[in-house]
Amino acid sequence: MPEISEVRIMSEFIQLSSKNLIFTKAEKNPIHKSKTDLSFLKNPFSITSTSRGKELKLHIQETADSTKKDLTFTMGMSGSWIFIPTGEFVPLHTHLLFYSIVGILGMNDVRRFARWDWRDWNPDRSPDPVEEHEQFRKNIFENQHNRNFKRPLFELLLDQKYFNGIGNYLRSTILYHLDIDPSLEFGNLSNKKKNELLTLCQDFPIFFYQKNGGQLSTWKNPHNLDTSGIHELLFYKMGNKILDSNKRTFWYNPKYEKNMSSFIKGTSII
DNA sequence: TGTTTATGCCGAC
DNA sequence: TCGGCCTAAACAC
Repeated sequence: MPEISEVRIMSEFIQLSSKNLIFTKAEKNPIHKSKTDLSFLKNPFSITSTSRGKELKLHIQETADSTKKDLTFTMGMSGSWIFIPTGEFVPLHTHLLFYSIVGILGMNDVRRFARWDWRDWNPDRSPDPVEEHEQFRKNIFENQHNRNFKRPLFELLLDQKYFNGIGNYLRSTILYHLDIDPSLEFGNLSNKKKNELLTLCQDFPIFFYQKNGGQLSTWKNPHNLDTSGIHELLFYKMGNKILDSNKRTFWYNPKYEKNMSSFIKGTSII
């Protein structure tokens, strides 16, 4: 579920639902293997949140002595945040629970791939393509001659060191609309196309953020948001596909089939 | 009923 | 680079 747009939405959800609340306890579901120690959260605390690419932070501040701590998350494939009013049923697969008088802020994650720790942003992940767009661009242009860039675009776009927040549906969507052979390397592109690519890494996340996420078939529209454009712009689970070097499906425009044909499971047969 | 697939990442070789 | 981590829905038979 979560790429940059969805993580941003989750962060704002936490921000809104925790506003003005005092939490008194943090609990982990014992079935989850996380070893991050939460036991020293004994004093009442408040929670605010920010996000950067695919990372999400809880800023935890003890109300008594204003001690601040950052609990930083990656949300994995299925992590999300919920608020459970006091007395209501806690859904299955809720693995972290922050208790307040009015309800529980919960981290729900069917597959348990989400991770959290007391730490800052991962320095090996790039600036946020939306919120820190100029730094995001700078990071790429300064490093474009590194070995990391000696890969086809469809592999490069999942490298979180440069494209923090881009995931599987965004890479397919961005490359489809860039309308270029996805087997090319970044260095093969004209300056115009390089700039266009980086601009799309901002525009599409903003678009799906405004559409309340790119959730596809599980799409729910509780707030009667305008969903127009999603099916026209989202390019995922359509066209041609190959498995990339990490065995993740890459979807692309069939017109580039000949260019892509040298990649079988992400490996060039040349 | 069995197999494949899923918006991600980590760490062991 | 590759398997492992997990559950569940979709699909194949």
